[in-house]
Amino acid sequence: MDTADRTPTSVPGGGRRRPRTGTRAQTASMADVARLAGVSSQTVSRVSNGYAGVTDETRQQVLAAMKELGYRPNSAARALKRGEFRTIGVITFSLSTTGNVRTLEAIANSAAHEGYAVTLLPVAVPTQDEVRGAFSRLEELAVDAVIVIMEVHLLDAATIALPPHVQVVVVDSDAGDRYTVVDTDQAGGSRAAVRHLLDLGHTTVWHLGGPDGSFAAQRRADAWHAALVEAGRTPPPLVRGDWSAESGYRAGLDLAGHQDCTAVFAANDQMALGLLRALNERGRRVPEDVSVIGFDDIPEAGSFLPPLTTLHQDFAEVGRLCVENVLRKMRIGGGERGTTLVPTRLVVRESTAPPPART
Amino acid sequence: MDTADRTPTSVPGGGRRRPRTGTRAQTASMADVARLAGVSSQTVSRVSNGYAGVTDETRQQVLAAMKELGYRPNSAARALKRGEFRTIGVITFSLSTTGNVRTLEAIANSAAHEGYAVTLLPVAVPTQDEVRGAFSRLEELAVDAVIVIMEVHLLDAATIALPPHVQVVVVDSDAGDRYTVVDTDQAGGSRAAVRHLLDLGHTTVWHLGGPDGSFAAQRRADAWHAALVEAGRTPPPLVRGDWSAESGYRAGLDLAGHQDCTAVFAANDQMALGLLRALNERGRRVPEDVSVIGFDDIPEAGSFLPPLTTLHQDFAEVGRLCVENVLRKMRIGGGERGTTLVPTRLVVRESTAPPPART
DNA sequence: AAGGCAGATGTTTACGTAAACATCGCGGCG
DNA sequence: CGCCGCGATGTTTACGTAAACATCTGCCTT
Repeated sequence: MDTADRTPTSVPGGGRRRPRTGTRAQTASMADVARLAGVSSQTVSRVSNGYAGVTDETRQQVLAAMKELGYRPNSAARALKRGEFRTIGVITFSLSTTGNVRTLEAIANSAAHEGYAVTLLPVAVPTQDEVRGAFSRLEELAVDAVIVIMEVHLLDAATIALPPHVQVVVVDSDAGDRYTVVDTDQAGGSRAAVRHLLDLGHTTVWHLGGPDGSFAAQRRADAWHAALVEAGRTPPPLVRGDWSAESGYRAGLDLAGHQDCTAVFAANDQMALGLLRALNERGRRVPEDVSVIGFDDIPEAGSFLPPLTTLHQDFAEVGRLCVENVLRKMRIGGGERGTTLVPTRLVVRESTAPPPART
Repeated sequence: MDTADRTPTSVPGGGRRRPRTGTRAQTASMADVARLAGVSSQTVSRVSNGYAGVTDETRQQVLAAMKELGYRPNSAARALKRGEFRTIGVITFSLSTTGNVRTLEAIANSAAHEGYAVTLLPVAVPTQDEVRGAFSRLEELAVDAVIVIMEVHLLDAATIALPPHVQVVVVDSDAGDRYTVVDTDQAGGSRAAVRHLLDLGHTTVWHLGGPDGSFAAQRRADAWHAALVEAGRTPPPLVRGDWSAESGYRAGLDLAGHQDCTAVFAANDQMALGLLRALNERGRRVPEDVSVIGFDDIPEAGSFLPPLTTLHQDFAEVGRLCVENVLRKMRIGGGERGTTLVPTRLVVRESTAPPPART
């Protein structure tokens, strides 16, 4: 029953065709294009997908018809037919940390390169409820795979209702035994930081760590501690911040009071920034009196006062590996596990120097 | 023809059902749930969508069956049927600027709140080809609306092939006559910056502007110029950076040479950071010798040396308005135009002070 | 010259969902 | 007592695409 054989006037209300409930206005379908081009819709499909076996002449006609009607394939129908969405979901906490953002960006770029779109699932507040909410939204979402930029204990806390058969890759975590994990080599970087300062002649190295409950912070602190012990040094007490520059400032005011503190390894560049301010305020010169080293190498690090020696994280590589891993897992359908570590690189600038001569 | 009346052994190859080409494993469909619950698939649909008119008993049976089979609705089929994806596409340049990231984050949160997902369309390099590429990817994408975080001249440069009937909202642009635009009140903020410095007693204000070709930079520079002229002051020559701290440093080395320069308005906080470093290096004290004001109020601004006076941008509000506008446009199907400006707020910290007494 | 084969195109069908319409049973009311 | 109406549920159909299969044309091979 074709609508064409009904006279238009028989439908006074008008617009009877395509009684969409949605908000999108009518668009041309393959059938429309086929009708205009005088071919079957299957031929339109072939042209649309660039298949061989279509005469150049026919192809031109179809393309012309497509253009005239402004045809664009309906991706919902496509996804339904093909059984895949060509979309990767990325679930992450607030994009307030440099690392998450850079990783996300790299993921988006890599995904685009592979022909995949990226759907962003933000979790406003890192509470269990919020995380669970994001995952339940995810359940209804049109994604073929998921990349989680989140510490795994929060992942665990939420009774995860991950859609079955959707592959997951996790960043920033140490759960390689349960998930596929991609992460920066936090331990290696931290050891390099400590070694750099010891090599300069410092007796020991203080650590301005990240917040309690953060695995990244934990691993950096552990590695710092281990590196000192291995070198036969006594680790000073751990000082904690919350990643923010402000917390680094507060911790710095405290550290400035310790005259025996000549070298500080801050767990990220923002806290190092606050630390620099506190030391400056208290008249402790960097690097003459105190050496400071950061972690991340944010773009601004080279413009701190003084320019910050820090450990460069290759977030682009992390993001790329996430996409690569998750797509491979999709293809082999695989419960692959294990952790891929991306090395850091020490960037020496002007905030580290040998300790002041003993007086 | 139901598959149920064919004996399983008649298909030796196995797996004949669901010969998916895609990568997703088989999931239960409504029909499967219906069969198990002993109802029709339409009843399953009603339960799935929370419609009334289903006995509580039936509902429970269906829910049990759903749970047993791990049913989750197929969003592709849903989108196809409903004619909408409940997804907003966000197209943006590299997420290296604070503003873009914060705006994106706010968009994602607002969209989630409205039940919409956000698909990210990154444009690696701001060349015409890249932008065009992103838009052509967009064409095939399952989105109901698009938010563009990009300067409009790049939008124009790309021969935009926006899907018809997909609503667009643009951020960071002055094309209110052609698009729906949401932006920070760049001009108002810049005037406030200049006024703040003049009120402190400075004779004039220098401007460390953003790169040539950026509308945001242009508008900030124009407003700076206009505010000075209105106040009867002579605008010094414009100095340009490229938004990076490094460029601010380079420009700062130059500015430090001008002894008559007592106040600088930097077009963003990163450049202000570089400027602070340059001034410090050249022995020009901030704020005693030179006052510096930034723009953006990035989280670290309060930890600069000295803490930076700057103009706070409310990116969260910008993002929220983007979503609100684009959804409204979708609903009214509307070619609405015009610009919505979000005001800035002056945050006075310690980098500005009255000029040094004339000697 | 006949058979066949390959390439071009058309036809059928299914993907999973949900609107529209059909049916069924039961209680209330005239 | 019978009919109407309504609530609960089932059946049909369409959304747009693309795989699988069917058909048709014409040229090449023997």
